[in-house]
Amino acid sequence: MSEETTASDDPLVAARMAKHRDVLRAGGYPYRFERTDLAAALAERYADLAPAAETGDVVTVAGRLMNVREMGALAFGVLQDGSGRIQLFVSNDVLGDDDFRGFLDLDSGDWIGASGEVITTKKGELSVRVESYTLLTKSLRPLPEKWHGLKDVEARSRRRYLDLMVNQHARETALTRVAVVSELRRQFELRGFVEVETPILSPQATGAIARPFITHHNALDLELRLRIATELYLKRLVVGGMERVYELGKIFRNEGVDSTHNPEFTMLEAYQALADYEDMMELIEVVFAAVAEASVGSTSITYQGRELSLEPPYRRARLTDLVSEAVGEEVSTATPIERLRTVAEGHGVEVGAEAGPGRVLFALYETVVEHEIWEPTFVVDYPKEVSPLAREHRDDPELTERFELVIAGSEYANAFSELNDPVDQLDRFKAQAAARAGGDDQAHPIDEDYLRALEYGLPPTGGLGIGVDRLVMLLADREHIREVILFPTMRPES
RNA sequence: GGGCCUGUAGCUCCAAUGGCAGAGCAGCGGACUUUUAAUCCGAAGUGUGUGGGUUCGAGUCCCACCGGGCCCA
Repeated sequence: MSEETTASDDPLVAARMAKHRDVLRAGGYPYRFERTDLAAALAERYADLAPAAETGDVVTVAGRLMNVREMGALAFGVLQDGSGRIQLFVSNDVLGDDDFRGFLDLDSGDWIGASGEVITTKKGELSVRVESYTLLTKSLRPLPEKWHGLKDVEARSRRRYLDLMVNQHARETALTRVAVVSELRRQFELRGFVEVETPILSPQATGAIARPFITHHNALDLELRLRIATELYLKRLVVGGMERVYELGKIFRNEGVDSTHNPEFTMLEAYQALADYEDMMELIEVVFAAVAEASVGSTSITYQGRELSLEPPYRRARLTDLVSEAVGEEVSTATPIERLRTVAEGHGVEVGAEAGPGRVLFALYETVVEHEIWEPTFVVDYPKEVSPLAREHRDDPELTERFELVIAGSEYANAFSELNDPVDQLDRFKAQAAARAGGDDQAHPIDEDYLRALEYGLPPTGGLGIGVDRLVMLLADREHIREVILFPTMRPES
């Protein structure tokens, strides 16, 4: 252990370090410990115990000692384990002078195990009356302040272990995320989807429009990119006959960090053969409702102080209708581009010179519509120009059968009837390539092998992508993505 | 990338106009056999993100750098 990592120049650390050395000299710490009960289990089992009760039941608990209240020949400890907290009732009468003094010599933050009878105190607090205890691991650093805890956003993010240790909210959010991810998997498995893993490293990052991270493979002397989506690989699997597949994993996009973006984030993509985007809407509705129930116990939630219902069915509205309503005049992909540009400028929306009607409409939508939507809404039928992987709309060749699910002003899912015509797909790729040549670096590259896969035949397929971090934010009621990612991307400390 | 804000003790926070850097919690000593942020008494201790500059004197003003936050593109 180096001086740097143990900060032994700090007197608080030095004192704990001295005790630590004493333990080592006296034979060291145990390698394992047999616990009989978790704090939460005891709280549940003895919920109805009257004050000053003795149960005769002896249990062994273990966890981190968060606080000790000393009271003469008595002491009260607060033990926190993975499930919650339980009080330790410690008395000189029970332990004897040496062990009692030893207990008082423990520091907050120490990991201990303790055995004794389950009792309640005169005030009714469920406690373990300690008959014996073991120091499992010494905490060499002092805990953050017991009342105010750890508040500094930077410290909470960098040292999440401390955040989790002392902030109940941090633990709840982390567990909400666990519940969301777990229920997502369960819901898709339930419907016959199988979870697969596709490459994170590949020469070309495809399936979305985003700047990738670039890395290098030494042995192959090959420039590789981290995936920005799983889409094209998953659809290859559907071509291969895996008719219902999904992947839940990290996606990497080389973009800035703000309240809704982290360079690495978690996305779920699913593809279902023989389905279209209507099926995807129904699927997403039931999955979102189930995930809400499983993680927060209800489809009625409060987000940022406002009520919101995730109970299906969700409203469905065409993108062009929403834009028309917002700008006060009828607009569509058939509206002359000059007129659309005028409308866009009137709303302060800037669009590049290469943008066609679809792009302008989409930009307008993002600026004037999306943030105004509160209740879950499927915004359907996106312009073909901004949807290079979505299948042409069965009723309108300028649109695609694509939708996004918008809740509380943000996008939570993106889905479409998948484009399965290799010729059309090639044309779309070419259009993207042209846009790219025209200076648009936000264009999709051509993926030759994917086209080849399509040539073998992708059945009619519905596909969807769900932003898992955003969904957790919504359900955990957190307004910043760093709060739902245990270790958000940050610059190095020094 | 631009603008604004921010960094003070292990943690949470004060410090008019530039004038001896403080408190609470934690820690240490003591009292207390049912506490719940225990309470009470006592003593002590440690710190201005980093590097420059202005000044008799800088936590405070200036510059650069590092970290963080918010807003904007």
